[in-house]
Amino acid sequence: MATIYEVAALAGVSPATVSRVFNGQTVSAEKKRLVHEAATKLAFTPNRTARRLRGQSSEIIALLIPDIENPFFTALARGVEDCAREAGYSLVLCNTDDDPAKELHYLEIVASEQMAGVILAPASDEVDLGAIVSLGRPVVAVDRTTPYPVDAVKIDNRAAGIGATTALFEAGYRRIACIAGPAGIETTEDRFLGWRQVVAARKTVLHDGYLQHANFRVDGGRAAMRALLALDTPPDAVVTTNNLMAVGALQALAAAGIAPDVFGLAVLGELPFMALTPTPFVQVRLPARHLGRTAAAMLLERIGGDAQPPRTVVLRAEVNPREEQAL
Amino acid sequence: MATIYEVAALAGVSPATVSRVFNGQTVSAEKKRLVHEAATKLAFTPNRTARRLRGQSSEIIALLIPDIENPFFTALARGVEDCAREAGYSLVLCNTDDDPAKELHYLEIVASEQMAGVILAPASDEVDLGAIVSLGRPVVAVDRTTPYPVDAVKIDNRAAGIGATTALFEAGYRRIACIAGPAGIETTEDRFLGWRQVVAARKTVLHDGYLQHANFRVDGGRAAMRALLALDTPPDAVVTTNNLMAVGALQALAAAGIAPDVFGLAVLGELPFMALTPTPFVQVRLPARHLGRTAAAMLLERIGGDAQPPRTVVLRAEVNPREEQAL
DNA sequence: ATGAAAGCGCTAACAG
DNA sequence: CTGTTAGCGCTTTCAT
Repeated sequence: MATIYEVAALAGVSPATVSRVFNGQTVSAEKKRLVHEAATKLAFTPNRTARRLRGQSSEIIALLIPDIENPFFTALARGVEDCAREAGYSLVLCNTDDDPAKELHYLEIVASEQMAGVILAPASDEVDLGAIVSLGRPVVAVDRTTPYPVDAVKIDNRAAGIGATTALFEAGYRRIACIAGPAGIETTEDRFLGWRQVVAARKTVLHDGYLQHANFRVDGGRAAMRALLALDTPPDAVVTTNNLMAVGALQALAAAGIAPDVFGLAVLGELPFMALTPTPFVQVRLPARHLGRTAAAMLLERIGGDAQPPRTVVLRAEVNPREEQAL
Repeated sequence: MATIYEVAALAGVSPATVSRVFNGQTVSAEKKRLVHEAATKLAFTPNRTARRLRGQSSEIIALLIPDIENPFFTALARGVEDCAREAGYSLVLCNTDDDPAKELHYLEIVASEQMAGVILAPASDEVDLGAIVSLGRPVVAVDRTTPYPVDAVKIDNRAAGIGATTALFEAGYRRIACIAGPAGIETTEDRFLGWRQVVAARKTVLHDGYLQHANFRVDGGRAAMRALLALDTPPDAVVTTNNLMAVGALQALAAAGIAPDVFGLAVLGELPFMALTPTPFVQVRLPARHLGRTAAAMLLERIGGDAQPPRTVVLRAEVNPREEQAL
């Protein structure tokens, strides 16, 4: 790996001039040419590590997501990436695996690697942003908010829950259950509050056990649906509060030989990779990609020096009542 | 961000001693204690950028994948991550989006960021590893091989194609088509060669158009399946050479009102997030996660200084004839 | 417009 | 065992 010194020597100029050429400063056309020539000959690439040690910052932003295998988060990542790239930033992805320790580890890396900023979708409530915030590195929380004074982008989860439940009600279902995520998680909490609000307001039947808490994955949804079907008075419809749990719920339904439609289904999120068209179901699309774009845009503003008080942007989900699968 | 100098001053020792404490070198218990105390008080974290500039390498490895939204690659990423973490390395993921320019850009970052090494699943044939290879940074190609002298881990794609096609034949199908990936891509090429071999050896019927080339995504598979169904003599079964195209094929089949089973289906790869159980189909599981683990293990060996000639490890896929979906 | 030189924070000789 | 010192490659005053 050639250095500016070697390039400078070959071009017959000083290292400072080489640096200037590579940073768009005023250099005479002649020397510029010489430098470029030498640089090409030596296959010179500026050493980012040195540049960073000097400048205290890099053009890399990090995105911390809890589950890289969840299409919701990968879509979000695409959104972030699109936006970051347009601004000339590179994105690195880190998988926190719902583990606060991993999350903290990656946050430390972000700080000590002097990355320009970080967007994180906190898996747990126990995020420790103390260090990074006090360091002044820009942070944007996405999908969930945090107790720290940082920007956040989230979805109107309550409205999403309300929309989903209302659509089921209007489709004629009256015993509407809810498969929520782990208790105490804000996202899920709000979605199920939306469900509860509608269920309480309309004259629906509500039995014990109609609210199921499950992990956010396929197996969680499957187990929850099984539990619902095993109730004395099973529900006739269910709101699943994320994409993967909906897959699990559909699996349990299929295993029990029950067609969705007979049994109403409302999904918060995108049913990933639908191979087989199920009968109509209610879908509340969550704008994952847009979430990512917005978060990236906010982060870039902060990196650019914007110092206004922390903002929370709330995005609205779109309700598609009893949607047919569009191929 | 505190530096070792500040810690040293507070602890009343030299910077070198602080460094030694943080690198597990021999330091008297007393000074060690003082240093730790001072470090805690100042919330000191060693600056990785400086450490790297000095040591010319970091404990970060990069994984370049063509499509972060493809479950095959995310599973692979998990495999890499598991293995890397065990060895104390952090993983950053970069999405190349099938774009050679992006790929090159990230490779440059890997080099100039002095990352410890890189694993890449090359999207195109045009990977330019020249720079990074001549720099001596360890590189492992995964899923595909490259013309460069680097380690590689791949699947026995030919055998996978043979297994899938044979299983369909043995299930009684006689007009077996193939939905292959983009022409000229090694992975796909080998899989379809496996198909062709079986189709030629057994007395199956082979019409024009039974080989469809499509992009590797859902829409590609859908379009290809539509084309197959529109043939004068449509096939009675199909081998799809990746997971996403299988989803598309199933969608087209469902849209045409044809049940898989009546129409034979063999999938190379994992059908992601199956919500609805299709009738039995042949599945050749591709060991994505294992691929990742193996690649990571090889990379770590190279990082550790192993200098044996480049190896290519070939993993075998597992054929499950007419598998029932296990929930 | 350009060069000389200092220093970002750390580690690894080299002394002691 | 511990301190001093010289860089790693780059950017950026400060002179010229």
